[in-house]
Amino acid sequence: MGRTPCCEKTGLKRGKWTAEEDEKLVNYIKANGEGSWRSLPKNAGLLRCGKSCRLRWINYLREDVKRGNFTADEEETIVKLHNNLGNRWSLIASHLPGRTDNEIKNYWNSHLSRRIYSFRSIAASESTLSQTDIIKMVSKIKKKSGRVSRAVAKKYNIKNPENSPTSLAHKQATVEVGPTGTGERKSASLESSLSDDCCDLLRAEEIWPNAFTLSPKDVREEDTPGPWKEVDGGLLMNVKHFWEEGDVTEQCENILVNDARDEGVLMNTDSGYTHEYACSSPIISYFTDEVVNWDHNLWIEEEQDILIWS
DNA sequence: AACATACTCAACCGCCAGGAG
DNA sequence: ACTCCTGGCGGTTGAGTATGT
Repeated sequence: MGRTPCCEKTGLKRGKWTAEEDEKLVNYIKANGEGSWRSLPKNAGLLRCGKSCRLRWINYLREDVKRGNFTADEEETIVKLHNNLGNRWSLIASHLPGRTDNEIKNYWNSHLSRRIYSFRSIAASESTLSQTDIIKMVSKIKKKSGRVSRAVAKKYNIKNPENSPTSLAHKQATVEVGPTGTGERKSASLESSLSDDCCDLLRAEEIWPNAFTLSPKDVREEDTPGPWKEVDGGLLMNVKHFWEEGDVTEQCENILVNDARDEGVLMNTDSGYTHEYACSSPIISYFTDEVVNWDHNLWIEEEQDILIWS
């Protein structure tokens, strides 16, 4: 049966607002003020749901609504606030005069999340980046031009509710990695806001010098099945697939795919390295010089961006 | 040029908290 | 204390547009 709709929908108009409807709504509110949204449509002569009227007024018709592109300062504010507040759009909007929660949410989902999706913090133990540095880097990352395959995403069934873009949007993961014979340790933290084309985020040369692109031919050899290959004593991995295939942990001994419920786990791998990691999202990274078994059914379908650690 | 696919964003949906009765 | 109503919020959808092949 479902819940009762917010208002009687029969005979009500839906979809785009016309200029005439806008005018009616504006005139009515100017004369009578905001509020009483349920009765407003009838009184204003609109065949709209009260909620629809409210949304139209708040997001587009109010005089103080700021239109146009977001400035660099506004972007920076959104990134900062989102880092602290998560998807609390109305709260974020309250810090940006003239911007609505809906507008910020849209902007985040279509612009910023892809960039943030890149490494938020990448630091060797000697040179940790500050939060400010990260935010600056994120704002410099250009959106990848061109199409990215949504078909691939569908093929690998990433529509798992737990991995949905929105559910991951505010999560962050940190990975500390055992050395590959050098004694060096590295740590990184990722904020994910997984979109269909999550490989975008790894176009991260700007912030991570070892990031580069792996083409399908690099991984289609018989002895290196799956979306990874050995490189310089390290292992190149396809983070895209890694994220999408949240269950690969069970198939790959030396690969750590974290899960929110495993926060703070200390893992010993067969290669003798200890991988200490703490995540709050299903992630991500692994580092080993061991070639591991991979699901042979996972192939890179197109050129993708890869992050390498060695 | 045509088609396929991704992107954008306005609008809608369902849930929830709080106030009124 | 309870129910109902309303406003507000975050998540999602889908039409229109842009772009790659």
